[in-house]
Amino acid sequence: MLGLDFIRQNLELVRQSLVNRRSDLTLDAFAELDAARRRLIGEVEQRKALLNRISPQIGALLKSGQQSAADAKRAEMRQLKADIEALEAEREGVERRLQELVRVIPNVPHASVPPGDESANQEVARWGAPRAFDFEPKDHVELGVALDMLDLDRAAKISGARFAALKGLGAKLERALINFMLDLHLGEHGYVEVLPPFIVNADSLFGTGQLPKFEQDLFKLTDERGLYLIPTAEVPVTNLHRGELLDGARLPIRYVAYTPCFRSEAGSYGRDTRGLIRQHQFDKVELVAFAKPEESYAELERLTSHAEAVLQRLELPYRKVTLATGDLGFASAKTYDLEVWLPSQGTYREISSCSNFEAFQARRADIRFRREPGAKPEFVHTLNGSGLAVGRTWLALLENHQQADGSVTIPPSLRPYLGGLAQLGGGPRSSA
RNA sequence: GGAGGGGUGGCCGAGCGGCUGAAGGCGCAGCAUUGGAAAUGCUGUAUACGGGAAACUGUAUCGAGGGUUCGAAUCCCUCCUCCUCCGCCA
Repeated sequence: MLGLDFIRQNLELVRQSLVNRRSDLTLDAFAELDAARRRLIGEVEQRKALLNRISPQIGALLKSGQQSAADAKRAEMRQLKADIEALEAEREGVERRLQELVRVIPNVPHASVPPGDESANQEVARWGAPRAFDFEPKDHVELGVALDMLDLDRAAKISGARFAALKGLGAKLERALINFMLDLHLGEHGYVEVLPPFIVNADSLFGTGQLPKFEQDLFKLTDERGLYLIPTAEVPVTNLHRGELLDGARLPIRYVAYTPCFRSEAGSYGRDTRGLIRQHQFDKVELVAFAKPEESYAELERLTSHAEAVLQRLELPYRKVTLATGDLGFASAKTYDLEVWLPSQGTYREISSCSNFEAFQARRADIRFRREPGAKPEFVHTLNGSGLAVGRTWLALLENHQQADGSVTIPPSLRPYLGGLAQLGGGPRSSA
């Protein structure tokens, strides 16, 4: 959410940012609503000030026994209160319309973000080279099923489309990846581990920006408490500090959290229907940071490099892309996507998304910090990034490290998490 | 599920119809004291939204919302949440 002051003072900038984002929102109503709001606030408060002045006079009159004078004042009060009520109703109407407008205005992209739609996304780095296969590489479904690691048919039976069951070494590989990622971010990157609730309330989803605009993407529980399954750990972890005033000396605060993520994937019918690419439930290790405004872009680079470190140690070729204005998420000011090479698709696919939200989420969730004792509270900048999406890492690993015989080589850094195992399938083990 | 007790400022904690934006303490900041520090003393120290160039000023806020009243942190109602005990249970 943007501040009313900010929008008022930067109306053209915000308007331009909506154009750049390919948004069809208009700000035509803003100036009028904003002015009306401020006028009504003034009028209401003027009358309330009068009320506050008269009230103690009545007490004094009653004490000194001047009943009729007190009654006259009471009548005056009644009239004032009626006026206030009418003005207040008007103000509430205006404020509601203003809120409805402001709450759906997306964040203003950072100046370094290229304008344009998806096709304007900018590749900024490439690591590793797609492997040249001397055989026809299989996709992860074929590999996973053959290795008895993946069962999509039975998952469909028990839950429906877009669900998967991992089995045997498939399940163990998922667990190994989670632990590998967590340990890396904890031990070498200095994050604090959090295991948050997987179910959250509407206020939390509003805080990070999923509500009110994107409710259709969420799984909502039906038990009348208004709870939702988390679509990402970003929601519970960022909201950990909702409504809090943080000590500036403790910033930056860095959390890493493993959670499953639940997404309805409404509107993605027909896309990525095969395999593990797009699921209703998937595991993710998420990095979340709270930083001072002047440090947040350095933090974004840092956080992104932490996600990259996972890909590098798993020897997975990837590229880093700056999302263009039109492809940017609602709450983000700048986002790097990390895209891993998938041999079966002959293309790079998103495996991590690292964003700086600046004060957009902090304003919605009321997360502030005090720079030093006595200083005025300021909104923090919030950031997060996948480090990484575990399901997609699982499938990228199978596809990139597959051998001609259908076995899969495990990169050395992951072997300790699989009891030293260097290879999935193949060799004497599978021929037995 | 049953019974009871709480939610007040950065933190702890008093207040239980007007004199309370709120005692006291802690923390923090400034000053004094000191060779320096500790200790001590004095002073200051909430947020949001309006108005104002500024000094300053108005309004609101004691978990949230509603009600009673001329007037509510204080009384009433609803909800949220935390704690204790009993029951059930991974």
